Amino acid sequence: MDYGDADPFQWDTREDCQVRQILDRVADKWSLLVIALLEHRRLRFTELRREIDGISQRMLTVTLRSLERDGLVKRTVHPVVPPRVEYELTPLGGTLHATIQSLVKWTEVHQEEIAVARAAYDVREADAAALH
Amino acid sequence: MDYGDADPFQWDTREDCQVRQILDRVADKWSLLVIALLEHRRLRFTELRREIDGISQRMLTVTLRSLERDGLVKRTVHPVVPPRVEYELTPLGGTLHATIQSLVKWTEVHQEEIAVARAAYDVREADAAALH
DNA sequence: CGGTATCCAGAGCGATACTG
DNA sequence: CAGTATCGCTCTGGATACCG
Repeated sequence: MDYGDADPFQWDTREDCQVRQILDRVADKWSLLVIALLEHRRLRFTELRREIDGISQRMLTVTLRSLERDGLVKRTVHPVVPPRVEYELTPLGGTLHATIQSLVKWTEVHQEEIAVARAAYDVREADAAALH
Repeated sequence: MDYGDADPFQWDTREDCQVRQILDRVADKWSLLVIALLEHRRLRFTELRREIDGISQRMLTVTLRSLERDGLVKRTVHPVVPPRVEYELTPLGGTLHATIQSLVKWTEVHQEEIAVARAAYDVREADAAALH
């Protein structure tokens, strides 16, 4: 990992930077889950809600709207009774597949190490506190 | 992308799931930026603060602590006056490199498409609103 | 320099009720 | 079924002041 002196890769960390805004969006609490679920197949609103433990109706709606706005998810309303609305990834949304898999894979592989690190840190903290 | 009926890949979306907790952590607003910056080289507290536009002292401290707790970042205090504290990635933190690059790369490549999609969506919204 | 402690405003989010 | 609307709380995170 030797980048030399010039740091050829340096990404713009300014607040108004496009990349940062999009990153904040994609990496938010629910979006990753929604995208990951839609990667296998098209799903209805209620199916998504059932799959994602802990999400409220409101937050699912909000999340889906912003994903739709960003062109990552396509919303299809079927004019039937009762209403049937289906969500699926757009081609653009599909291009996130590999990246998200990579992130999830990483957490799966390293969760044990992280748990150990946390426990060790907490013990050190507790010891330090015990010394007053 | 045909997974068949069985959905061989299905990740646990329960709230208490380890993977989700770690994902929420790594994917938060500031952590990605800090990790990405430390990928090139070790940095001091003030250097990090200067690099990351918009972060408060408090949030930088909080972010660094949680990354340290998770074993992703190592904190080194040099006993000199004035104090000198340096942060660097641990080997575990270093394993995130490829994944984060992949995410950043994705946003860089697709930011234009997303901007276009957003603009189009907003126009549709405005039109719909105009119809009352 | 590199923090910690305290306070507080505002966004985020859940709960609830209502609708086409 | 798939939302929208409203309310109210929580919790993030900024501002400020102080410390080793």
